[in-house]
Amino acid sequence: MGRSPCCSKDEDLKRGAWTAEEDKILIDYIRVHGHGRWRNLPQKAGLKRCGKSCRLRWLNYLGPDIKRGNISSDEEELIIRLHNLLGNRWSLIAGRLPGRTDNEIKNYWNTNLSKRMKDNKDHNKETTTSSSNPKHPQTEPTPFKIDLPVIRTKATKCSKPLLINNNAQQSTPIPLLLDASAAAAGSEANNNKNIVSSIASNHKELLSKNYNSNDEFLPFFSEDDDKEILSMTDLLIDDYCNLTDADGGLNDLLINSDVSDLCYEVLLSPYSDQPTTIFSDDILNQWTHSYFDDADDHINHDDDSIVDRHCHQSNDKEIE
DNA sequence: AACTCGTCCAACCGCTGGATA
DNA sequence: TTATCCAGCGGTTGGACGAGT
Repeated sequence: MGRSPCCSKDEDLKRGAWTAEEDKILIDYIRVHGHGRWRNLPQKAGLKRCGKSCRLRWLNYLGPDIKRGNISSDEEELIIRLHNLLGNRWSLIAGRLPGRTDNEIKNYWNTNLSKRMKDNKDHNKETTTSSSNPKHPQTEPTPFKIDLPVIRTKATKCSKPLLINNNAQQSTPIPLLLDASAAAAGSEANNNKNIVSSIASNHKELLSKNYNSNDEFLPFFSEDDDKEILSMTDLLIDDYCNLTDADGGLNDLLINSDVSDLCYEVLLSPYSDQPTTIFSDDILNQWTHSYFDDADDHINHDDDSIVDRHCHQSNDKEIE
């Protein structure tokens, strides 16, 4: 589709770093008129800037919720985990880090973490090749290596305002429990199925306690008072899962089985620009703290997937 | 002091896809 | 149905800055 560029290069528009004066003009304008309609905003505000540039400046720098300052170690660990899970889905990752922008996280990853990952990987290779004795397997793998298949969601806008029902959030942590014995014994494909089935069935059970809605629907409600229930068919999610699955059964499971909707809800977020409930805050906190606080533990469990890992913890708690 | 080099990060760019006329 | 608008995404660029020589 042909579309004229947002800002013609011929136009006498300013580029490059923003001045404090420009910032003030933009802030003042948005304070009065709100943001949106970025194309017309510069003209109305009296800025010689491209609308896109204004939007970027606001979203990445001037916005009231932007958190400045260094990335904390907790945030860093969360970024690493989410990147393992989501890949370069910076906006999704940013959605889990309040006050951080996708641009900031992307920059941080590219300048700090990707290098560290590479170093860890190289170090891993060296130690792996040097340890020839099978009776003494490598005991110091990289703490950041997590071979969980990346889940990719399409970053789509959602025209219908969806709110995660507060009751649902209160019901967290979502019981991401996995049959540990099955996970330990099964093939990769079976593991994936077990993971999805287990997540779904546990979540389904949880939801059934809180909702009387039909299983075909998810407990998402509109902002309207009439609490319209929206089916997941209203949500556009494709390329939804990149999990490896030898016999294709996982996709079938996701698409055809009665747990598919719940898998969508548990694994994927309908939002691209909002904090998501892919995993509950409790779970993310557990990942951050439980996993990394105990160095010996995480070293020994390096090959566990995130879900596996969490499931072990959950099962341990249950046993206790 | 002057220069080079590497790093960081704000900003830019091209593209996508939903919304709309 | 089509063309255009618009917001958003992710990759890339380039200027500022500090460290090293």
